[in-house]
Formats: sequence, structure tokens, C-alpha cells
Amino acid sequence: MSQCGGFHSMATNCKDYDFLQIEPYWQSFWEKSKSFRAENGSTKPKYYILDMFPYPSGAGLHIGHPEGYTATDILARYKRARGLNVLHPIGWDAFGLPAEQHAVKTGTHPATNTQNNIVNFRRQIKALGFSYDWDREVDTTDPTYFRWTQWIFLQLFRRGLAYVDERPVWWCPELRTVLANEEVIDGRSEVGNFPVERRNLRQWVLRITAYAEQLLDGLKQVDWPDSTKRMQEAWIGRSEGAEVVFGLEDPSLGKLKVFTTRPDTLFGCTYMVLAPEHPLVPQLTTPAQQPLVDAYRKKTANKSDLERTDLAKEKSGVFSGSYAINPINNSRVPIWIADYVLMGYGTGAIMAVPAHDERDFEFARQFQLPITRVIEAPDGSPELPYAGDGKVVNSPGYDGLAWPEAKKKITADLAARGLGKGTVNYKLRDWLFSRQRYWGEPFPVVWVSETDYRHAASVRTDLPAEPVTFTENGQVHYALPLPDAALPLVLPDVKSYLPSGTGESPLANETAWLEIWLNVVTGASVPASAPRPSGNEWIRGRRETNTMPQWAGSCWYYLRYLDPQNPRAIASPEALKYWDVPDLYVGGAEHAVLHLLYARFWHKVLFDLGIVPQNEPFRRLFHQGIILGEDGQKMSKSRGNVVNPDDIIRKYGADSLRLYLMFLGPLEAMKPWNPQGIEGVHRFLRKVWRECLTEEGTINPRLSAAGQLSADTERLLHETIRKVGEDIEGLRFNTAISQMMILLNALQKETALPRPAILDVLRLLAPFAPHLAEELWARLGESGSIMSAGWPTFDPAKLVATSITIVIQVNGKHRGEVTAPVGASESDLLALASANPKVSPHLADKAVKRTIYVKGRLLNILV
RNA sequence: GCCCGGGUGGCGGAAUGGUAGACGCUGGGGACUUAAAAUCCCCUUUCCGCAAGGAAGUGUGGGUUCGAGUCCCACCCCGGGCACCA
Repeated sequence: MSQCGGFHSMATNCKDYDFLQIEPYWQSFWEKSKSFRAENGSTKPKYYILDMFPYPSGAGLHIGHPEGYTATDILARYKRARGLNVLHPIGWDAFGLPAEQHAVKTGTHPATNTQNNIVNFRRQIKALGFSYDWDREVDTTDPTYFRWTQWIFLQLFRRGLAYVDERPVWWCPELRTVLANEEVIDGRSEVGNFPVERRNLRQWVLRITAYAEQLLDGLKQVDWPDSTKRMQEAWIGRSEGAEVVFGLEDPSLGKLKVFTTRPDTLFGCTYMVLAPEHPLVPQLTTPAQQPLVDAYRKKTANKSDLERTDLAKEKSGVFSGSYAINPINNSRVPIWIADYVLMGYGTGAIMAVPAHDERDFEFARQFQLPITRVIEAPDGSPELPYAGDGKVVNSPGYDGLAWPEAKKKITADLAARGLGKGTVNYKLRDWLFSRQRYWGEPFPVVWVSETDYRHAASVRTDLPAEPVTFTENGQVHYALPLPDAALPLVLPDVKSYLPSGTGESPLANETAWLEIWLNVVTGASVPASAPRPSGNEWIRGRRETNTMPQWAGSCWYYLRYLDPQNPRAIASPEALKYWDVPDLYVGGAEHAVLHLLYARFWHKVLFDLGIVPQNEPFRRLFHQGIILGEDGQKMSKSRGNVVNPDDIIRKYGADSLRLYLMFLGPLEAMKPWNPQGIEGVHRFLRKVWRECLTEEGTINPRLSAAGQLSADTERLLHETIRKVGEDIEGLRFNTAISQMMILLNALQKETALPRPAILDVLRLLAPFAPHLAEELWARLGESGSIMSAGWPTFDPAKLVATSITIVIQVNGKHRGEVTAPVGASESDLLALASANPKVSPHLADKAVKRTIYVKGRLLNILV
């Protein structure tokens, strides 16, 4: 109860709009009465509205968070008012680098810092009056949560979707960890902006490429911004083409396989290119070319990817000395080695068709290689390279075909001879899933010997069809998953949070946790330094030292909200069925390809496992725009243009902040913060207050049960009820607010104010400014929370005006307007227009040639 | 280079192909007040005009249409994404 308690038992009794008193009062009221609890097992229709949960950084809530969160909160409150069982949850994506870096610096456990930050975030979020169901809060670092993150990993592992590979990865010496491709921007780390380099390290990799086609396909069925769908499409990067097998001049060296999207240009292939890392390069290099090739390979190996992919630079390459045989015409083509061909895509080798590929063209010109035109431009233009449509030429047997036809025919002909086949390639790479870090989910995997693995396989049914192995110093290690029952595998306490620096995480130094006797049946363990427990199910093992990336916990959190305390499953089948997937997911566009692709991948795997009932997790997605600083620049500490929600709340209140964030402009737009603008919405709220209460804090005597609005204002009220509802559904909060302002300006001018009208206003305003709406609702003597008062309805009959204003144009120019009864005919209007003093001069002495009448709006008279 | 999104007053923005600039901010004037704050009223795209009124006007240039901020074509600028993926 607030300190000003007293007469009104259900509200504060402050005299003026004292938001600092009102807002905490209602927040604690909601908390105590569990107003926002979503009910499992309800018979009501549901509405699930999801925010992207935040990483609880030490800096606290940024003004961008409440923008999206206010939008979803308005919708959640609106849907509740309409009688739906609303699930609106929040949680913490709390594993991550900043907490770990803080731990490295201070020596305190990252969990401590993380929990402090969460407390602060929770306070700030509650101060904004968001209607989250706090009983469903999740925290990705909580063992009862990450137990299921690990469990899902085990499902992936069991299905052969997780494997270990030694591969070149981005290594950041400063952060002492590897980073995913997506975490590297222009050769520097996204976090911290440190330089990165290539290193070969043993890594866990998830086979997301196995789902490339499904991930692409599923985009057709979701209601997402087009730009985001296109970004994912481009990221997956499907291309249809063919693998073509070239013979080698020296048949003893085998064959050379290339991928091309344009098999129709096979006659135009004048040379081949292998990536410097291609395994055939050493055999194909002739002794005479050996020194050149070696030097070139060495040079490219030291190049960063940034240098290698810099388009501005000249192409480089060397001749191998060998030749391949074109399978279509047996011509002899030289084999070159060049770094513009990437080992990671296709087969790492290409057939170069300089006439019709810009990159090949550039290379051919640089090294004076022949260029043969095989596609004719429709206009006969001789210009090369030519990548457009046209007919095939200089290709005996195929001349005259349109290129797509030739592509099919040549592919089929090669396939018939066993020299090629149609294939599909994707740019999407498997997902590098491990980090050499402490502050992440440990992998529930123990490395064991082959013998022990075989033993385990004889007593366990949850191992993958093919064992996951890794060879080190000639010894093969087998990855043995912990049984489900042994989860969660929690992090041990460590002495230092600093990565080992050798590519292993700080966990590698925790011998007692790391080197163990493992019970293969139960997953129980004892330190290897202790005597081996008796029983033949105990084997020697070493735990995996990598941890999972931050993306892991956020891949499935929307499912845990459905049934967050369930100890037996990620969520019960009933909850998964009832709540289904989110009806709306709101979050920043910066996650367009990472989080949103990874989560879709996991969801599809869970679908295939029969755990979730749908194959796409996010049916409707919306990106809120970014709020820029006052100076129109991105907000940042260094620019000093950061807006802190706490300051705004102190000065204007949470309701004003919520309203202003929504009034700033369209939700999806990027828009600058204007510190003066908030005055406008704050004045509006005070105006609402004054319409309801006097300066003494008593009910405004202007309000009466008997009063009657003027016809125009009555219509405006119904129009506003209609528009606010529609605008909320369409996420057009800015126009909903301006409509309420228009209504209030009109109500203010009315002589009497019928009580039902002002109660409607409060119910419309409640999702936007919930504290004020609750307070005034109670102070006007209404019982219960305004949230249980439903949503006002409008009467369509009241929307129809009795008279209309018609704009009169003469020859398309606006010349005046006339007022006419609703049923006025075109000729009535023409007569009215001719009589109108503003219009008549423009009609004088001229014959009316034609009129165009837009019903109820406009009459255009052509003379 | 390629793919998206966007250019409207001093500012944020509003406009199913039908009165461009709603709503709000800023600025100016006025009322109330001893004064201030708060509140209320009027004005606030540009140009011409004392006014009535007129003309121009939604990045630029064309086009379609009775009528274009909105549709089409070309271009300029800003923002985002991708970038030797054969």
C-alpha cells in the first residue's frame, strides 16, 4: 500500500497526477494479484506473444528494449481485454562473453555478476509496468533450464547432427576463443572489435546443412518481413547446377570434379581452377611448376580471409603444369591454381568460362587465357563477359538452344555417360557450435577409448548410428554422450576464468572435473584420481572442455515458457499443443539470420523427433526499428547520446515513456529520440486526468450519467474505438495514440461529459498507459481492475454521418467544398457546386464536359 | 558490384489513386495571474497580396490518369544486408 493510502481502498488518493506514487502502487497491485498469469489447461482461446529476451548486460536496459516490449505489452493487454488467455513471458539470455570477461577481470564467478544484472533488468522492466507472467521467467544459465539445452543437444547428437571436426576457424587472440563466421565482421571480432586469424582447431559442428532445403522451404509459410526472408534465403544460398567430371591428361591421377551452375557453357571452358587447398594440387603440379605453386600456396595460406575475398584486388594464380580433358568435346584445358576459388564451396574446383563469367573473364585477361563465346546475346552485341539470356553457339550438337534448355540437355547427356549429374549446392555451412569458454553450457559428452565405447554401445541404446570420433596423436577418441538422466552437467568452480590459450577452455585446468571414472549406464562420475569404483560399467574418460555458444539457450526458450517448471520434459505435450507457437514474435532485425535461423533449425529437428507439433517456430515476425540518439546517430556510450529509461520514468513516469515510444513513429521505423517530444504525450495524459478528477482529486462534476455527447463527438468516439482496435491489431500504435488525442480534444470541448464515454476512453488507453487507466478507473468508483472490464465496442450505425462534406474540384483543382445530405445525388452536388461562391467563378461561361464523382468524398467537374 | 528499405514543413511524422502536412514538438501572439508555473485560445510549408484570394509544393526528370506523396520508367541521395559461393 502506498504511503498516501486512506479513503480510496483501491487506488492512491493523490490530488494531481503523481505518477511516482501511482505507478509503483499499481505495479505492486498487479504483482500481488498475479494479474498477468497465463493459465495452462484453460478452455479459453490462447494468444502467445513473444519478445526476444534480453542479454542482461551490466549497462542495464537500453531505450531500445522498452520499444519492442511496450508494443507487445499493448497487444498483450489488448488481447486480455478481448478475453483471450494471453501468454506474455520474459527471461534472460544470460550466458555470454561480457559476463565472462568481467569474471576474468575481477575473479568473481560470472554467475554472480549475471544475477546482479538480472536483478537490475528485472527492476527496470517492472518499473515499465509490462504485463509479464513472472512465474514463467526463464534463465538460460539456470541448471534446470540448461539441462534441457543439453538434452536437445543430445537429441541432435543421437541423430548424427552433431560431429567433431578439425577445421580452420576464426581464432581471436585477444578473446582467446574461436568465433563463428557470423561473429566476425571485416576481419575483426563483433565483440570487442579485435583482430582475428585462421587456426585449425577441433570443433563441435552442427549439421544445419542437412536442413538447408527445409529451412528454405519453410520460409514460404511464415508471415515475416520480406527483407528478413530474403536475407535467410540469401544466407542459405541455394544454387542448382551440375557436377561435371573432367578427365586428367595423366589418367593415373584420377578425375577432377567441378560444380557449375552453367553446364550449358561447357564448350566455353578454356581452363580449370583449383583452390590452393585442393587435395589434388600436389599431384597435378609438374616439377617445372613446383617452386611457383609452392610459393603461391604458402602465400595464400597466410592470407586472411579479408585479404582473400577483397574484390578490389587483382586476381592471382599460378599454372599447375597439368591439363584436364573436357568431357563434352575432349579438348585439352590447362589447370590453374587460384585463390578466387574457395575450397569450402562445391568441390573446390571450377571449370572457367571466361566469356560468360565476370571473375573468370578477369582472370583470363590477366593471364592471357583464351576466351570462347558460347552464348549469343539476343541483340548480337559482341561484348564480353556476357551473363545474360541467349542462345547457345559454338557448341556442336546444342547450337540454337536457349541456355536453360541446353543446361538440361547437357546435364542429362553427361549423366548418361556417367560424367556428371545435376546437383544442388548451398552457401550455408554447418554451424560451428563450440566455444573455448567457461561461461556456457558444458557439452554432456565424455571422450573414451574405442574399447570402452564398444562396451558402452552394448549397454546403451541412445548412441548415434555412427560414432563421433576424433584423432589426436594417432589415437582415436570416441564421443560418449551422458545418459539423459545424468543431466544437467553443471559447470565446476574454477580457479581462473582465463581460457587456457591453447584452444581449450578454462575447464581444461579442472582435473577433478575433467578426468573421471564414468558410469556408462547412469552417467555418474568420480574423479580419476580416486580408485575406480567396482563394477564393469565404470570406464575412464575425459570430459569435453568446450562449451556451447550463446545461441544455444535462445534456440528454444520460447518452448520452455509454455511449461517452465516441468522436470520431465522441455514442456508437456498438452502445453505444447495448447499454446502452440507464438502468434507474434517481436525483436530486432539484427537477428535476421543468426538466432532466427538456428532456432528454426532446432525446432525442425524437434518436430522430426515428434516433440513439437509444428515445423516452424515463428509464424509471424515483426522487427521494431532502432531508436537513434537525439543527434540522429546510433546510441552509444562513446557518443554520450544514450537515453536511460530510469531517468525518463523519474521525470515523466512509465506511462508517458510507453506512450512516447509508441508515438515516435511507425514501430518498424528507425527514428531519433527527441527529449522535448515526450512533453506532448505527457500533457495528453494529464489532460485525461483532469477530465476525470478535479484539483482536489475528487470526481470531476462535469462527468454525469445523464449527459449526452454532441452527434459529431459521439461519432468520433465510435470511430476512435474502431480505429484504436484496428491499429493495435496492425501494430500501428502511433496513429492509435493520435486518434485518442483527437478524441480527447473533442471531449474537452463538450459541455457535458457522459460517464460511459470517459470510461470508454480509459479502457482504450489502458493497454498504452495502464497505471493511469487503473488509477482513474478506481477513482471514478468503478470496481475491480480495468483489465477485467473488457474492450469497448463501437456501433457501426453511429459511424454514419447524416451530412457529408464533398470536395469540389474543377479540372482536377480543389476549388471549394459543399455540405450535402448523405443521400445527395451527383446532380444535386453539381447544382450545389455551381451555386457555391468559391466554385462558380471557375465554371462561369463554360460548358460542363464531364463530372467524376467519388461517392461521399469528391466531385471533379471538367469544363 | 548485387539484393532490400526509405527520401513529405524548422523537427518526429499522417494521408483505401480523391482537400498533402492529421496528431505532436518547436517557434510566435494572446487570455488567466501581482508574477511565474500550469492551463486555455489563435497563428506556424513557401512565394505574391493590406485583405479577399491566388500560385507553387511530397529527392530529380519523364509518363499513365479527370485526378499521383501514392502507380510505371530513368536517375540522384540516405540507411540496412550480402559480397570472388562458380
